Amino acid sequence: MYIVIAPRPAHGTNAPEQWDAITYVPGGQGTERSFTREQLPEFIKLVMSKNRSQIIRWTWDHTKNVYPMLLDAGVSVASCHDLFLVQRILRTAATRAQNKLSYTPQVVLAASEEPAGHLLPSAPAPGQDSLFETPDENNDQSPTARELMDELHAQLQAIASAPAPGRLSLLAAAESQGALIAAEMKHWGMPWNKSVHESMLAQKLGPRPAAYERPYELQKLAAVISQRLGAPNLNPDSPAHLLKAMQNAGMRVGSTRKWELLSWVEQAPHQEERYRREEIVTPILEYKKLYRLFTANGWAWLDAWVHNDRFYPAYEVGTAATGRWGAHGGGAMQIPKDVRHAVQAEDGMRLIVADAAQVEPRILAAMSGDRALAIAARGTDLYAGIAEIGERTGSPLASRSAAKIVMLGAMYGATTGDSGKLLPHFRKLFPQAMQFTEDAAAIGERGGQVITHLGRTSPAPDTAWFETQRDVFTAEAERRAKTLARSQGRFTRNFVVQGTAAEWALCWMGQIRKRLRSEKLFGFPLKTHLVYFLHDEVMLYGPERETKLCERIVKESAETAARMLFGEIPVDFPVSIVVTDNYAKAK
DNA sequence: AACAGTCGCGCG
DNA sequence: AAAGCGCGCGACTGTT
Repeated sequence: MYIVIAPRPAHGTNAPEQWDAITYVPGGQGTERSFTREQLPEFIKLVMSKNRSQIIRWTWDHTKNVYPMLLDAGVSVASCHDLFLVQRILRTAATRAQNKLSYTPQVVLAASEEPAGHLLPSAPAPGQDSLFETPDENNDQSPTARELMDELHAQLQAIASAPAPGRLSLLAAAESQGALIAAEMKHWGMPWNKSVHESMLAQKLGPRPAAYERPYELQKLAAVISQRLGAPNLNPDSPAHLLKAMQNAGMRVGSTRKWELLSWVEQAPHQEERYRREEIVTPILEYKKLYRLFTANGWAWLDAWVHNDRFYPAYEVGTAATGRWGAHGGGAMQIPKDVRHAVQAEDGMRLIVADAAQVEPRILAAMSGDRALAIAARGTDLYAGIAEIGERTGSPLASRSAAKIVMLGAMYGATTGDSGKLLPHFRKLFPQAMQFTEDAAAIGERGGQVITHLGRTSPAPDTAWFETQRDVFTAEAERRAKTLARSQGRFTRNFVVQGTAAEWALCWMGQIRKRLRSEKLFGFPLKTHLVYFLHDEVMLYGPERETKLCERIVKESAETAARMLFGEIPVDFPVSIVVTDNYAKAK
């Protein structure tokens, strides 16, 4: 059962905000009701308690426009249909001719911008969510419940007419469930010990500097670099200045990149020269590291993103072309390893950090049906599994490191280097897996679109791309066209695997959430929540007494997710779990 | 002064 | 150790 809810367009300025709810039963009669915003959470609670046995999909324009308000009012829903997110999936899917999927959006659903203040209120008052206080000047008319109902209808019809409706509707449900999870993660936040973070900053950078000033330790390093390069007043923050100064000092490097500086040191003709090079490169690299900490996760970041010892990750569900999540503001998905010390559990609480091992190669094994790769994927270390097979068959892929390099090369489309050279041996051992990725690449090189297991479609190249392929009048133009074609091929090659891995992860988290909501410990509902997500890793936070049960839930959900996608297949999806009081200890 | 492009680095 | 894929962000830089 679907219940569509939407705010009614306001006419009078002082009238209380009205919301409409329309019940949708396929083939049945829709019933319509109206509420003030204050009544809405109670209505939702009531409907859910009256219909415990059936799934109610709360349907709205976009989860992040509606759900935060409900969470603030203490209501969380089991399931939803996010029209915006599903619309985006269907729109792209309909651009691929082979899908033969007709879909015309009934309404334009614009993702609302974050409110201008963008910081979470330090003490969000129930019913006073800032999302609803920002006037929508740019987008004055949000769709009515009736319009959303039409859109839902169009989406459900499109899904039903798709080549694999079961898979696509699973994707719609998983994506929507992901939106609920993302909103909840932002609502609850993850524990972030501000004083741990601050003392780390003080220890590495010195005391907090005045605005627009360099911290003491950075200033000291800048002086050392300046002196050793013989470049007074050098500003190491500017790659251009730094590069010039390095070249003036006789360093034969083409950029200031870390790996290039390191390889320059490696190439020293003798030990004495090596020491000389290290003497200048070491402070430069140290400066870069600390500079990064200062600008990306320093005091300003703490001020902006951490309140009441909580960090509120701002996720964007499915914003990567492959369906992976992105993060907007706060860098939720780029928390450096060094900074994770600040993620500290409070008394009696535990972090459960779960990492799914080598998801993408396992997805490749499942999608391609490659039996040898499925055998390698048994157990917890797929790369070791490959090396074992390599050893037994006298292949050069007999070491774990070679196996890992060639595996990534096969999925990313490597052509040169160690990885490229080993690919023929990979093909010999895992012909079906290799064929699968090469087929995906070939489609991309022609300008075609590929799909994930559940039916997310890759975007087509733009018209400029096709023009470049068509207008190959010179050798130079032909070379350029080939380069672009190969690049598109690498994209589609990776898309199917990365995109399906993202679907697996959505199902994994969705299953975890479902069980956290429904299971009980000694008769009490669980207090543990999902608080963080990073592509193939999730973090749960809750009372210590619940960790045993939650560990089992996380592990079993990984296998459930695999079965939701692929049915009964002989590919394992093992998860490594660390229960800890500190995120930095998890890896 | 505002904007887009590039660099370099953080994460998977 | 990068390479081969997917991202976001902050700072600098050149252009308008």
